[in-house]
Amino acid sequence: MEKMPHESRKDARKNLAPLSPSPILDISDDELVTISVRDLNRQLKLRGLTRDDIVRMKQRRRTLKNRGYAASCRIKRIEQKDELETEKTQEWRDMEMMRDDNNRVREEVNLLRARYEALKKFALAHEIAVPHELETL
Amino acid sequence: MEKMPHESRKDARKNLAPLSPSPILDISDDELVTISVRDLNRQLKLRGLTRDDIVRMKQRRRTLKNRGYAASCRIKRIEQKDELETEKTQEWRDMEMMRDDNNRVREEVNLLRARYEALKKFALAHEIAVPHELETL
DNA sequence: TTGATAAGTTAGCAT
DNA sequence: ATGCTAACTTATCAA
Repeated sequence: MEKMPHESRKDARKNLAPLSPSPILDISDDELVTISVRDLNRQLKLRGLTRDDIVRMKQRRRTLKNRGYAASCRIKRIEQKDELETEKTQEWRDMEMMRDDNNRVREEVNLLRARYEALKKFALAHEIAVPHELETL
Repeated sequence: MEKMPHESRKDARKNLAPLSPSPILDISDDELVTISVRDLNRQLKLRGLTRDDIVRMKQRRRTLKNRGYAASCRIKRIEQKDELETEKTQEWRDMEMMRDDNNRVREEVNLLRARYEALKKFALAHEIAVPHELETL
């Protein structure tokens, strides 16, 4: 059966332990991942934070960044797949068109042949000598 | 630059903590994931294992299974991608062939037209009346 | 440090 | 219980 896309795990995270056991800085994930390294360091220094806490904070930032990268990576992948499928469909359409075109031209050839034959028959019936190089099609 | 495939993480796992803090049963991951549920339960019962240990063991088994599923899933994905690309290439080849074919038939039409014109010119030169329905191509 | 990606983990759906 | 897949985490590589 068809499966609906999961609800974003980010939203379903309530059950999971927070990334950092205790959010030392009252900074949201969104902020933490957005803030510049310089500003982050300033904030870190401003409050008195353990070296461990700083490391943890840096790591949390890195992880959040990675979460974003992973998302882009996934999106890119499915986009590329869609692209491939679209191209395939388009090529199939082009092929159809060319096939039709081809058939039309073939029809034309047949018509021409028939006319030519009729003309030769006419010549024969009226005992008209047709130049050799015009006899065969 | 082109990236080489990672060394299997399974082999690079030395640094990571083992899946289970203490391997209660002396059973390798390979065995644990292979053994039947029935046999596993028997082994679990045979030795005196805490309920917690049993749960942990079951969970380890599930995780190992999942690792395999994830691998299959990835492989399937790249196979499907390869398939799409192959099909695209093939369709491109078919298209080329059809294009050539088409051009050949067009050539033929042109040749036929030329002959027909020559024939009509011949008729005109010799003052031969051609039936109306054979005049136009 | 940042970004990307392969492999592993987890949640959740379906069988 | 099993298998699959999306989202997430981690390890690694490149820039």
